[in-house]
Amino acid sequence: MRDSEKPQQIIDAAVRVFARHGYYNSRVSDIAREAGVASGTIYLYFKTKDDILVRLFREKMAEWVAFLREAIADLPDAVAKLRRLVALHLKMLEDNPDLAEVVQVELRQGHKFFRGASAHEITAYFALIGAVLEEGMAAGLFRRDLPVKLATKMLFGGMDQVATSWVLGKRRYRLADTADALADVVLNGVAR
Amino acid sequence: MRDSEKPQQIIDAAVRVFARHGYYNSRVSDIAREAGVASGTIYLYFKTKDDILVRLFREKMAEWVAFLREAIADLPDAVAKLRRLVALHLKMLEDNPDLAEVVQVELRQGHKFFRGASAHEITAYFALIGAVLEEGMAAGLFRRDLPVKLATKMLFGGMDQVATSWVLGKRRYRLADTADALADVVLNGVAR
Amino acid sequence: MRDSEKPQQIIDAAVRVFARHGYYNSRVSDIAREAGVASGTIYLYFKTKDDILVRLFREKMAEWVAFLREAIADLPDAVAKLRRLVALHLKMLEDNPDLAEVVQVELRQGHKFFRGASAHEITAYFALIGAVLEEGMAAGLFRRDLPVKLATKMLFGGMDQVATSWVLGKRRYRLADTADALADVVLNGVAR
Amino acid sequence: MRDSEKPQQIIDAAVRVFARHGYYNSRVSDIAREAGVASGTIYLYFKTKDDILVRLFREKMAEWVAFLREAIADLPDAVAKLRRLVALHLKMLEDNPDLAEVVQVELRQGHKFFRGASAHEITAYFALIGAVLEEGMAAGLFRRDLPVKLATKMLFGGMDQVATSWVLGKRRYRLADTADALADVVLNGVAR
DNA sequence: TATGAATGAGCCTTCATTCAT
DNA sequence: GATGAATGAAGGCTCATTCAT
Repeated sequence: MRDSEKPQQIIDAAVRVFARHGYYNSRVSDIAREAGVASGTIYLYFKTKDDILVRLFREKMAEWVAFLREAIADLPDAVAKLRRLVALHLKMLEDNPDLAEVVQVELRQGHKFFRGASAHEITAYFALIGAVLEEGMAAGLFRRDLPVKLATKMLFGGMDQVATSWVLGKRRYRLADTADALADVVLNGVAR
Repeated sequence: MRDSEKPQQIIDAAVRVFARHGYYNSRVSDIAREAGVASGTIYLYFKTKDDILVRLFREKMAEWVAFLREAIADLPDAVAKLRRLVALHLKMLEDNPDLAEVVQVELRQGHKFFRGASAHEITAYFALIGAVLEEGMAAGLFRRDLPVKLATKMLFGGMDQVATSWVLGKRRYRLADTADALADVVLNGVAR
Repeated sequence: MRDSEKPQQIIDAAVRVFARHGYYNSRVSDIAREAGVASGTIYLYFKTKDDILVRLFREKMAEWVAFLREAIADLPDAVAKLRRLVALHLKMLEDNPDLAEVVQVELRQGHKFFRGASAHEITAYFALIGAVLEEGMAAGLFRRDLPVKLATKMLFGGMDQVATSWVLGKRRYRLADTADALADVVLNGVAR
Repeated sequence: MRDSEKPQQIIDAAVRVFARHGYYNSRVSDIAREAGVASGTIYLYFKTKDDILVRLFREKMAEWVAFLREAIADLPDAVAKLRRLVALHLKMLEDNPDLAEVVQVELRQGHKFFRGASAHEITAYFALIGAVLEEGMAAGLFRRDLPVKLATKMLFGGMDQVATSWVLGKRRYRLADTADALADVVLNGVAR
């Protein structure tokens, strides 16, 4: 087994454990057992229990932004990109239920999410969304006077709340099915 | 001092303490000291430390929804109501910095916020927003095919993320100043 | 039970526990059990486990120096004082076997004894010994050229080593019985 | 490099590491790094961490007693031997600051020093001192009624305390310069 | 012989909660 | 009701030691 697989193993185990019991109700030894290592081994790769959560998020988020950037790069225009971004965001969460639980629910406590060490990855996602909006403005597809930063936060916040509600509501429907309607509201607003 | 003031005193102290140190870094004895009571006294009015957070949120949220319902009741149409709702939501957070910190940052951990005991008050807020949207549809101001539940979550999520970014970004601008632009995006979307 | 008795209770329990198992092999919970309190209670009165050892030593040492100063104050001359000091030093250790074990054996690890927080009490004992030597010099009983500081350390070191050997040698004889011979060597040296 | 050099390497590294951080604050891996070996290697030559300390002391002490015996063998009489012994004891500690720190400060915890495995070497040193005293008695240089065992402990304890005070007092003077005065006090006592 | 990644026992300390006063 | 001293469960983390390579 290559060394580099251990941290990955531990992070993946942590996602499952946190999804099941929540961060505060999970013991480091639970993660160790799930990962098939001794609890001391975790401390060879992670500084603290918190560090597991932070690095879990940063890794998943960095992967996600990289994948997403690639996935929309070749699309013809900003509208298509925005629609695809929304669809993939929701699909990803739907396809990864443990990760969805962790990201939408467990990770939200103040100092561990938007604040602090994870800020960089969040910023990268916001930048990706913002770039799509600006491309659309430049191409004349979006309003010339669009407040990009504000709209970025709104789009992210909208998707995020829809995802959170779906997770908390016990996933009673297909999340990805709401993607088109969501994109419509973003594009055209609620007004007639 | 009437007895009934004690719980209020404690909740208000908790808001200040949680805003300063975060929920998990605040001790019950900190809240007691801030409230000017002994820590045992807190347990005469609250079942557990968690209960303080839950009741803090429920109380503030219930007050808020009641106030908001009143505040938009007399407005002539759904567009005006929606604009006012957005403006008041942001103004309220701007005017209550400690509460904003607690609600936007500390309160977000899964099981204590949308889930569980607070769900009722959240639902009431969503219902209020949903009612405005439906009124707008009925009046022909909003799209006939508007997916109300989805749009409700999106509107809430959008405001919420804007507020959270503002709190985390150290409140570098006037939050209420973004209300009109935010409402515009909700009403008209990003597309031209 | 008066508050002020708790720390005393804990210190006395700690002397017994440390004497039995040694400092590093004693758990805080052992001390708590021996003292008849919960382990958390210890932390109401002591900052850390180390703090127990430090305050134990400082308290015993301060008591000891105060008692000794009193006990020799009225003696007619420095020789009598020196003899009494030696006799009491050895008798005290003989009469307090647990304390002797702790002071002569457990307490000696570097940073916890002569160094750091206990230095003040040690210094006071050295000052008391030094004062006797100076009184003897002034009275013409001791050598005019006596290097007081050096002789102080030698006298203390001599008594200390005799006591330590006795403790480690399982107390096979009466320690106090060596007092006179010890004082003779100090007073007259080994040479004829 | 011959194999037999490894244990020596490790002991010498341990002296430096213990002198810097103390025994309990030094990790086996620290010693390994200082010695330039892997930590597992240490266990090829030493049974436990404690064993390093014990063998360090036994080795240094055995070397020391052998050297000292030789160094005083040819001196004409017991007084000269005693003076030389004191002078060399102090000089050796002054010349080996790391060793002095370890022996005078770190090594003193009960079960690892006078007690247990090191007792044999301590006994040998005491025997050497005792032999000098007896030689002096036989030659009529020392008191006929000298309690040899007691005086041995006192001499050792006196030198030891002088050395310890010097180490703890940050070595503010030349330790070896006190040798003559120390020997004078031992030989002639403090009395006129 | 040498390595160093992996192990897992061990324990101090915190702090929510209780309850005698 | 109000107090605050006392409780004791709980778990993150360290590091001496092992062992597969």
